Amino acid sequence: MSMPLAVRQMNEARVLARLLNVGPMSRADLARELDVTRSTAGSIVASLIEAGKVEEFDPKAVPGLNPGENHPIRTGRPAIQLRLIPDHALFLGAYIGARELRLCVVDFTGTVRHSFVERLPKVYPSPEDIAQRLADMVTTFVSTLPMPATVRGINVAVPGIVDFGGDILRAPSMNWRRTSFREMLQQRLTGICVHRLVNDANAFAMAEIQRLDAERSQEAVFLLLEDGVGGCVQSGGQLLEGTNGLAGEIGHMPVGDGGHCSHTGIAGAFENYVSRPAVLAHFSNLGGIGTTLGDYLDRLDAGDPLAQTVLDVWANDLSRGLAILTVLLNPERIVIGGRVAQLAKRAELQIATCLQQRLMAETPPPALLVPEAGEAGPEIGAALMLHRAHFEDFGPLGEFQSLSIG
Amino acid sequence: MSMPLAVRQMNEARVLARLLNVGPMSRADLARELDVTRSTAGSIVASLIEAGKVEEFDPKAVPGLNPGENHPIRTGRPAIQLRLIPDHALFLGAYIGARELRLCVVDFTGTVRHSFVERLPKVYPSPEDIAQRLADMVTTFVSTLPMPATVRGINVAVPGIVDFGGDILRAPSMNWRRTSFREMLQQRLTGICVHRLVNDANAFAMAEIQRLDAERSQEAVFLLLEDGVGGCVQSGGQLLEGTNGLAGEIGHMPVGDGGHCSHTGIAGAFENYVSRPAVLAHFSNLGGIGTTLGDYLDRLDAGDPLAQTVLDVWANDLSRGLAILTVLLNPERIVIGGRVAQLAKRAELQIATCLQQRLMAETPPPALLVPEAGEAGPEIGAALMLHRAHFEDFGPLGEFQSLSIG
DNA sequence: GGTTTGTTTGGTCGGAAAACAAACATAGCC
DNA sequence: GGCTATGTTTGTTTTCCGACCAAACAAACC
Repeated sequence: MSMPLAVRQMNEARVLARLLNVGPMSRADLARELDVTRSTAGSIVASLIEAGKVEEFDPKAVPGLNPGENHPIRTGRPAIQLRLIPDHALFLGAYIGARELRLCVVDFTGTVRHSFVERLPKVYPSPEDIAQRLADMVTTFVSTLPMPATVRGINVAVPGIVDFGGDILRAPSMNWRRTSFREMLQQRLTGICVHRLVNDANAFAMAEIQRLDAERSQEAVFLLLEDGVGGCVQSGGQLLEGTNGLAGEIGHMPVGDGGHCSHTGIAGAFENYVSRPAVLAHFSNLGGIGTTLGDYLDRLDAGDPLAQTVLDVWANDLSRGLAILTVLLNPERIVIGGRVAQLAKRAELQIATCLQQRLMAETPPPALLVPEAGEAGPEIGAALMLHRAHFEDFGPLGEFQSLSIG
Repeated sequence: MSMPLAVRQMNEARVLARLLNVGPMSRADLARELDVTRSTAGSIVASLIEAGKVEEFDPKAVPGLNPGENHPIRTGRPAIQLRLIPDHALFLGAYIGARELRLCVVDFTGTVRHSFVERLPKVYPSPEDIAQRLADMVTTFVSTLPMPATVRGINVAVPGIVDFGGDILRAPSMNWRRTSFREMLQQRLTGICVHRLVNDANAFAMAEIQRLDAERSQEAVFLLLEDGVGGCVQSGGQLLEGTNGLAGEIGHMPVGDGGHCSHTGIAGAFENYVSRPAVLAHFSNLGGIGTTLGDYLDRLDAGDPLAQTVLDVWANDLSRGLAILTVLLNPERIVIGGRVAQLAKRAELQIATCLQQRLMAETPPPALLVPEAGEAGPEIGAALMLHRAHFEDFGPLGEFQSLSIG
């Protein structure tokens, strides 16, 4: 790519990122924020309007933007607001759950437009079966679109270990091993690029990053407490991937000698202490009644002392893992997600206290966040990763990635 | 900064990085590697020669470059080789050890030019004392230079916890707490910028990165096993710093309930199992004879079964920490440094086996490296961090850092 | 001659700077 | 109230510069 074109492409991407993360603004605003002249900003915006990515609009004509606000007696010529055209591009994200298949559609502005769920009948569906069902869901949705070409691709979140090539190395909840699922799905989807497979914890993390704040926190750790324990490390705004894309397997950390259950066969693994099966096994071993997490939570809220003991031990075990993450990565925040996070909500103070005891006085403890009701699903994160890939498609000059904003 | 100038500055930096990391080459080589035309490469090189950073030279005139090599019957006009001018800039790095003060000088090509060591008489010197001694060392050295202006600054490696502001939060080996050492030193040094204070493990990691290979490995973890256990995570080529610059305190990871000693007062901390005091305490508790690491190693090499037991336990404990790092970060390699790494050299196979047992079959184990004799010191790493900061002083266009290649 | 290197010349493109035109708000005056 | 002058901010136009590219050319070897 020739140099001047590269500069222009980068500046276009910077304008798009600004409109995405900050919201609608005028050419003059863009010029100020990007530190270019108004004429340059005008030129870039003209290109983007030409390409159908951006449009002018009148805030007063939009009922949603409560009028009266944003008008602190503005003098001078009124600005023309600019915004991304939502329908310019659509990004698909899917999640292969143990019992259901989820698909969502995110538009150019990063907002979720559609969601689809299909329950899976069989206990251990084959990869081919899943690929076919997912492909059918996608093609059914795409056929409803007036402009199918706006679909830019699909990312798939998988509850297991995925490598860079798109192979699933292991998905315990479905009993899969070494499956080249990406290729399998791509063969069943014509005209739609299967961009990449991602770990479900990474996808969850991306969705939470978007939900909590667009780009404020740069250093965070995300935990996904389910039947296994997944995780994801955000550093410098990026998600750590590791050499083979296998980073973040927090649940496999050997933190002790035993545990309450054995999920993956690794002795003393973190998830043997704090995952859903671990909580239930512990509760049951102590003589507790109930076989589901809901049962346990009911007992806990009813004041069952056994349940309380399980919670105390759980909080202590969790804090050990959090301490490891804290001293190693010094995150600004740790987000605890997944169904088991409901225990964390009931022991927040306890976890924080235990964590602090395991840290030196000089180590600032991270903020612990437990998402309330509006927890975002992995499929949204998967779609957002694709969305973000399109917007982040520029780096140091001359090192452009393969994707194009096109 | 205006745009065209920014592009030029970045290309100049790219040329410098090439000459630094790959070695001397011609304008045509640069044009090919950077994907610009020969005319552009020539223009950039002319600027750099003008600035006194680069020079032409004749390889045949240099005795060091064994002739006959690099001449596989080359046709066409012979190329003029270009290289960095070593004396263009000098970078200082210091290390505040428990018993000595170390200073080294690195030139523009990243090679160590001078080293100075001063033994410290007092057991717990005050920060002011150290600052004054270090300032004296630096000014003494600078006064020997014909061109003092080539000194671009100094980085100081500290065996303790350092935050971004240059404050030392805690340095157990010297019994320091909350000392604004950077300011203290800067006041005693006129004309030389005290760039930053760095953790000694991070500095060690930087030196090893340079020594092992300039930029091949992007994902690695470095351990420094001494009286405490420091560490450093390299991801995407960068060293992880964390929110407050406190990342990498691997020794403080709570990996168990006890340990053989208590270095920092954190129960079950990793360094209570694998640091030098831990090894000696364990050996002594079992009835072993000897009070220094050298004594222990002598017993071990003599076939003392007690010493062997200590080694076995040590390797097992170490592998647990390595497993945590591996599943969390998926590094390509783990470098085990420090004096205690001599144990690792004697148990390499054992460590690798224990580590593999703690990982899932799908997780590729990292390569374990134990530096041989030529272990680089933290002061070299500190200087190299400053050196690298000058060369990495460009990123996405329009987001330039404060440093200039000047 | 063939080949590779390094330089020169003309051209293109993106952005900066400054002037200009447009679209308001306000103030003042009738 | 109606009208005009003024000030302010926005968006566009014009002119210019600097960086790179493409192609031709000169130089230095085999």
